[in-house]
Amino acid sequence: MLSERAKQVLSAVVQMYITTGEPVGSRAVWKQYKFSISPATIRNIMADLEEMGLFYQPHTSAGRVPTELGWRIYIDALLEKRPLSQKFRKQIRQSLKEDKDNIEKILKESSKILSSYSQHAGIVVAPKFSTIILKHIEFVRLRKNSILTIIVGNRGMVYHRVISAPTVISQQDLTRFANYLNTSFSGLTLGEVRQRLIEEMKKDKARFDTIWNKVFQLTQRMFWPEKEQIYIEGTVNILNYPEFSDVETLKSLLVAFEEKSIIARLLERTVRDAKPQVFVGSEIAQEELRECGVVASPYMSGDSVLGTVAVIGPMRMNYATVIPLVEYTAQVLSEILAK
Amino acid sequence: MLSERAKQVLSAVVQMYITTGEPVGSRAVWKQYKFSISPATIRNIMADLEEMGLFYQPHTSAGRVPTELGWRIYIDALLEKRPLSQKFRKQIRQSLKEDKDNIEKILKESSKILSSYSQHAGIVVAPKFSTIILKHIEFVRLRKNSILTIIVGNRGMVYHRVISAPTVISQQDLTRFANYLNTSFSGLTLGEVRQRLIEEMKKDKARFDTIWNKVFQLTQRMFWPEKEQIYIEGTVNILNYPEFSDVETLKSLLVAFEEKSIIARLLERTVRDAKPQVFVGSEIAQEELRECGVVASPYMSGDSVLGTVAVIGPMRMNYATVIPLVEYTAQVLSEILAK
DNA sequence: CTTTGGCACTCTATTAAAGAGAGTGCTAAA
DNA sequence: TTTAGCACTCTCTTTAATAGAGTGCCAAAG
Repeated sequence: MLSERAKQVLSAVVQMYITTGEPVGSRAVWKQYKFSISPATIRNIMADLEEMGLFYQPHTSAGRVPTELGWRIYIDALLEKRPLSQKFRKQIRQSLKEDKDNIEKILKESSKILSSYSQHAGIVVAPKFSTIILKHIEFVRLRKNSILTIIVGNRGMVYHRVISAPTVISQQDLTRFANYLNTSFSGLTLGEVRQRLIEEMKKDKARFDTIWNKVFQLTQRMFWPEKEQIYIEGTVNILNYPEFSDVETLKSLLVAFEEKSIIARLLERTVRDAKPQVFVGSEIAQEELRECGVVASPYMSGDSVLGTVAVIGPMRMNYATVIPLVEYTAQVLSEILAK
Repeated sequence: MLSERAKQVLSAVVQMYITTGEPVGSRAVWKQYKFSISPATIRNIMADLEEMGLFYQPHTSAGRVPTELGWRIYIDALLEKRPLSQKFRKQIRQSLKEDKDNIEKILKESSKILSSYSQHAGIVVAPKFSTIILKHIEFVRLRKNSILTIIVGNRGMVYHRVISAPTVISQQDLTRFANYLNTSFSGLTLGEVRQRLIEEMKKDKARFDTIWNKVFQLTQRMFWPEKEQIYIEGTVNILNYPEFSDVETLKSLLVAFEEKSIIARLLERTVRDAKPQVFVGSEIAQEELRECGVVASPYMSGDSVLGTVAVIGPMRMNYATVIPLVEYTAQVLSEILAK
């Protein structure tokens, strides 16, 4: 367990390191925080903390830099969150409520907000396909055996997919089938619809004539979960931090932003655990993001997780302000998207 | 007019500069190209070319680097295009024909091809909204006064938009109206549809009852041109070129990639001029891309331009291979998307 | 027993000087 | 007109010297 003074020193070093990005010396801490103990004493404490693995010294005569463990303990035990100002809250709420019924705009706007307020990259994972509530279904026959399927979810979420049917199906049959689906399944989640369809097919195969059977086949692929849609904004911000001036580090980070599935996998955990989380360094399974810090929070509708909002930046991130930002954004999003 | 030898020297310097990225000296040219003239003579020619503004010398005792004018003349007059190998052609054609009916996949795949074959950023501008041919229209009422409009174009292009109606319109009325639009306007381009609708409204306002009038209002916003959809892949590639190791240059380039409208404006010109083009340096109006070279080519359906494919990279780009790549991609795309 | 001032020590970052190397421009000869 | 030769220029790298920041430890003070 850390002594009260050790906590203060850890906290001070972390905070100074956040602003400067440079190793922090005992004298600097002493000056900045007007501690009642002398630099020499601070030095002793720092040496203790280094021995415990919370600090790291780039070289013998340099100041201290927090290690990953140091960050972790700071975040878990010492961090004093600084709530967003009333003004910012209002701004965020307003800009998100503007297009209440256009979920895509809302999500994109959210990621912009996250990036501009945090000065890091802002990320929003759209609600998972299977949790979307079915509002409407439509088939459009493009040519002989390719069919465009459109699923409309609540709040204007739209998925479309081109499916090549094994045999020719007339537009008339498609329309009839769409009507059936619309009347039977509207209001269910897409996951439930998928489940129901499979059951229906199993229940009595014989009941269906050949055309309906074919059409049912289609729905299998139609309701196959999409890969996650992810909105990323403010990727350029990371160029402002010297920790990414190394080309290789930068490259792997940009790869992760271009190949969104990497981000998707990272944030899956937050969907599962259904609570706000902070990851730093090697806690991140994706090696492209090993140098980073991630603050993530799920947004919900009732008890079920819809998706995730997150901020990704250097490990040296102002968690005290970023965490409230992410949490607040998730909260507003939850409110707007509540059933 | 350049002498035959001057052309050879210009060509040699440009080509060597493309591979090395370093100023090119007379001795190096002499060695590499086994010229029948001595380094000293080459030096004289180089000095002439510098006087003409085609070369630039970073400092008195350095080799030569092509200036923007040098690039221009090389591209316009000296470049010998190196056609894609049969093998590559086949590969490209095959991977694009795979999803013939899913235009979005095709376009995304195209940009991936452009980037991976060129090792620069690959860009595809989707067909312009107003040139898309209407296949199907659909309205879905989300809540009281917000309506989701869906436009399906040929080849599975889908546009959707949430519009808030001034007054409540029933789903029934919307469906009736959709039917009317579908039967009257299918097969026209969206631009034409827009035009026709405006005419219809003008012709005899009185004829329409109030509801239809309201619904017609909707279509105005529904057919309002979308901002260009742009696919960009391989942005990470640019990090491999030392010319972008300067953070500021890199940042402005990444800004352009994140803010796609900048790219859109750049490539508008190619849509207008309807022919393949190469831009270098200050020929590019967008200051974010001033350090770059751009190879762009329109893809067509019959005589009308649909969109643009392009490669963006450093000015030092292997135009001899990139131009054929871009042109071939555009050609295949044109074939696939031909009516 | 803890704290603190003092001081030697270590390592980095900066500056200056020196030398190597690449490439040019000019001249004089072929 | 071409070319070999050579002096000259500029950069880049290496080396050395110095200043500065910060530590660790010791011995004295509280």
